[in-house]
Amino acid sequence: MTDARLPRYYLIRDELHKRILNGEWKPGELIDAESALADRYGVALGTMRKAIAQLVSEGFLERRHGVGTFVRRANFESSLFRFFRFTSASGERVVPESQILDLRVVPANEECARHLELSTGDELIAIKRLRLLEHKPVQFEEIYLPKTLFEPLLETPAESLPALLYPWYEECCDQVVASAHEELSVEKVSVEHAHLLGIETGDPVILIERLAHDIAGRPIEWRRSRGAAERFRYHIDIR
Amino acid sequence: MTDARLPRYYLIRDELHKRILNGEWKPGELIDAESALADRYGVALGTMRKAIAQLVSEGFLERRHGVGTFVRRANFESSLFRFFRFTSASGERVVPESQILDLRVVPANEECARHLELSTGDELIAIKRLRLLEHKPVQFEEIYLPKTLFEPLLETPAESLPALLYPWYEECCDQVVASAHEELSVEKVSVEHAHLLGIETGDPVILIERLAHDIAGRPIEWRRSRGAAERFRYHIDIR
DNA sequence: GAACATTTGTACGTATGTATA
DNA sequence: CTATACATACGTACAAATGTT
Repeated sequence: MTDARLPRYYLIRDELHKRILNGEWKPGELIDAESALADRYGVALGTMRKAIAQLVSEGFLERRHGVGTFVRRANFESSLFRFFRFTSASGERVVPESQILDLRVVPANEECARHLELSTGDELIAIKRLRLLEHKPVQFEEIYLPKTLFEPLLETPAESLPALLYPWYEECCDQVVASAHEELSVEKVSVEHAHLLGIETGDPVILIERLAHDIAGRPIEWRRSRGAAERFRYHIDIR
Repeated sequence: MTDARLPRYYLIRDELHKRILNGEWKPGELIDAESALADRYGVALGTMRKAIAQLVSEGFLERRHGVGTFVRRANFESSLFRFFRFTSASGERVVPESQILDLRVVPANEECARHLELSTGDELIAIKRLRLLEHKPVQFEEIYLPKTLFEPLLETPAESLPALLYPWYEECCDQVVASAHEELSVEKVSVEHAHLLGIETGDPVILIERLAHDIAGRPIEWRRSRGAAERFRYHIDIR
């Protein structure tokens, strides 16, 4: 299928990639030693190293000298959210508190269905919450999850949902967020959102729309967040 | 200096890196063949290949199969500016026209001096310009250049400055922009900027501050651009 | 078009070093 | 101290891409 007289190290990269996607090796887990894999696939050590190096550079694997090679977990440090000034008065970075406003099962509208690759009307879990810093609202979030994947979540009372959802998705629903795509734009705040965020009507807000995927690339969460643009600063290096 | 029983391939990376920074190999130029370099530095081919691979992954070099290895030129395709909807009515991407409003020599204020690593009061070339799409202003830019590096620019009449400045910096002043750092934030438009951009007072604008560096990492241009936030959309992938 | 030299790309096999449990 | 696993380094051979003759 993917053949076409491709280099061996690339074919092996695909084999290993499949084993990760199939869940044979789960995020955080140790994979076989490179020497063992080289034997197993009948190639030289250097060739196997090159296949592994590929997957490392693509972010699927992580090597630890003297220990082994591991399936990587997602790193949301580079998320745009990092660039909201989520800092306490003393200047430390801080996870904002979370206040659930609503949690219910709803039928997917056209937009959610498109993003989550479902049909309009399929059941979603819809969460609305405020994130607060020192008891002041800084962000309003709407989160949509396919009900079929997150059923166990409904047995949890809304008050006991943690501020960081992703580790909890994993623990409770066996769903691992491995990557995400975010889009950022600016809009004038609506009356409703101005009220929630405690800002003046017409002030600019940053809108971040995020689609989160599992390790196989299937969409598992669609999220829309709004925060006062004043609190936002983003930086990037170009070369 | 940088030694400490570091791997050979890393020491060689540093040697090659120095030769690039010294300008012995200039951006766009072909460097020696890897076999020649391996001989020259007295290491095996594989070791030299690894040193070169390092510099490739760091963005300093570029390999072309069957041709050779080249010093890389900067790629501004990934710039935040790309995400302004600089498109014509027919939907094609387009370089906006440029209209110079002002060009003069000024003493550096504290902010410009800090960014360009000069002293307050050192002479700068200051350019103000509008960028237009279909004759409508979309962005207002203030550009600051150290006079000592860009002296030849003063002999050019402002009207004949091209829309894309970076290739022209190179041709006219032998200054190559190799990397840049950008910061993005949102502000309410000032009366002056609202007038220039043709938007309502108080509308949000995206402010992009850019510091451009040459290949040795020396700052050579400081730029501040403002555009209507409405026209802006930015996306990012997280893994 | 064909033959050729040059240059990078792939692959093998081996030996030794270094970090970790 | 020992076993394991990744890291570095060497040297060789041939394949594939490109530009020139």
